[in-house]
Amino acid sequence: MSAVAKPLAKPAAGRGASLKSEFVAFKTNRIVEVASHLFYQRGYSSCTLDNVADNLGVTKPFLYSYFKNKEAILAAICEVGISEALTILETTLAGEHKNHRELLAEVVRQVGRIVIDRQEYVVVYLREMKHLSATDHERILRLRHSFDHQIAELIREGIEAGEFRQDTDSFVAVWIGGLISWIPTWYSPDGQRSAEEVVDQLVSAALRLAGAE
Amino acid sequence: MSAVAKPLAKPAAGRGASLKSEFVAFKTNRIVEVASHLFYQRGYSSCTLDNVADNLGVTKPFLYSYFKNKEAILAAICEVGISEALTILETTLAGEHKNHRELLAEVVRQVGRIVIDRQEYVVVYLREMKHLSATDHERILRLRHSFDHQIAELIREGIEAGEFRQDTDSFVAVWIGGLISWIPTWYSPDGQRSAEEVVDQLVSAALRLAGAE
DNA sequence: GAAAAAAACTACTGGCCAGTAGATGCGTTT
DNA sequence: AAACGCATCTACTGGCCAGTAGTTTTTTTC
Repeated sequence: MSAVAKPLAKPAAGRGASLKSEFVAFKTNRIVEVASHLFYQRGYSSCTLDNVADNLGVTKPFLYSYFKNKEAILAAICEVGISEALTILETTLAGEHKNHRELLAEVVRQVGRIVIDRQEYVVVYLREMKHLSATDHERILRLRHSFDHQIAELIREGIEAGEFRQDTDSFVAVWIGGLISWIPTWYSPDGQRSAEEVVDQLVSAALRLAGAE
Repeated sequence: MSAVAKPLAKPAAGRGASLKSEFVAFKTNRIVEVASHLFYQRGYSSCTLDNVADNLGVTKPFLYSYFKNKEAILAAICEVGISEALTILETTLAGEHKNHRELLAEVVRQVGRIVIDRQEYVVVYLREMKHLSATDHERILRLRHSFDHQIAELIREGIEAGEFRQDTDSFVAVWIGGLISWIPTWYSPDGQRSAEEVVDQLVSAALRLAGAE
């Protein structure tokens, strides 16, 4: 991985955001980035903040200038893991589409891409969420429920519109969520399959599950 | 959960297995059972052996009479998580079947049942496997690969026999594995859905993925 | 029922690690 | 160039926990 890959947030342009606050955002992002990678590899509980600091070329107290404690870093990672997927879902739902079949395909494609792109964040989010404080845990869970609910709604409308098989159950939304969440546990960027190939197959599988193919 | 549920291994009958070795097996199983539950709830790394001992009503050194160290307990849990699924898969494959469609349905049904039955073991296995020593890790991974391979082979034969859609890709085996592994992350024995209902839906989803419905 | 063997316990240690107090350096202002 | 303020560091602590040494309790054997 390059030293500074895929910034999580674009620097806010000009007015309002001072150069200084951009620096702070940059450093915060780098901490989340490195922590995400290490938590992904070695697990949240068995990874120390000294490890994270070492990988950043700084010392542990540095981290405490940007995060309240270890758990706050995890919360930031989980936030990325779910909220990027949720955002792209809502953007796609709000966009143009011919019919429910095309919409489902596009939603699954976009979300699949994000999940592959943010693989490590997604894995950490799914695996380590339970280590969050009650408050953070609830906040993240609400985002997840919103995501699941909107997918379920899309399926329901597609059935109603007669575009998906009538015997398609509300379970299908769960299975599609499963397909998506399952990707990061076996897909590797260094593997044989290209990301686009995986996403194509994912879309095809989701349409089969919905009985829309 | 009852105090002593679902023994992992039947006591070997009579000859060969002394009463004493049955006691040892019983206690070993209880340790694995309780550890599995705690590792499932709180994660392997953040769960102490004192916790495990407390829950068993014994003290920590007791555990060291039955396991070399903490990691050996994890290895035993992972072993259950994958090998029971593998065993039922092979038993089912070896049995009678009308055609590939029926065989796939039966395999998915049987494995699905085991995964629900051994939910906590499966979750711990999937989530914590990387904390195993290199030797144990490889052994468990071999079992997993054997599992995946046999599912893939079943799909391939079904396509060849013309029972599954011809454009079905080898990916489908991965997706079916995903559906199965995904169950324990959302299914709860105390929830609304009965285990049999979930398994029925799982079978139906797997057949759709294979294009056999 | 005494002696031997086995099983489980009490009590400890050495290392690790999240989090902190206070020092140090470094850029900016005047 | 002195003084200020901010960013980061050095150095530490208190608690936790895997693993162990050696003792006590229970069971078995004769």
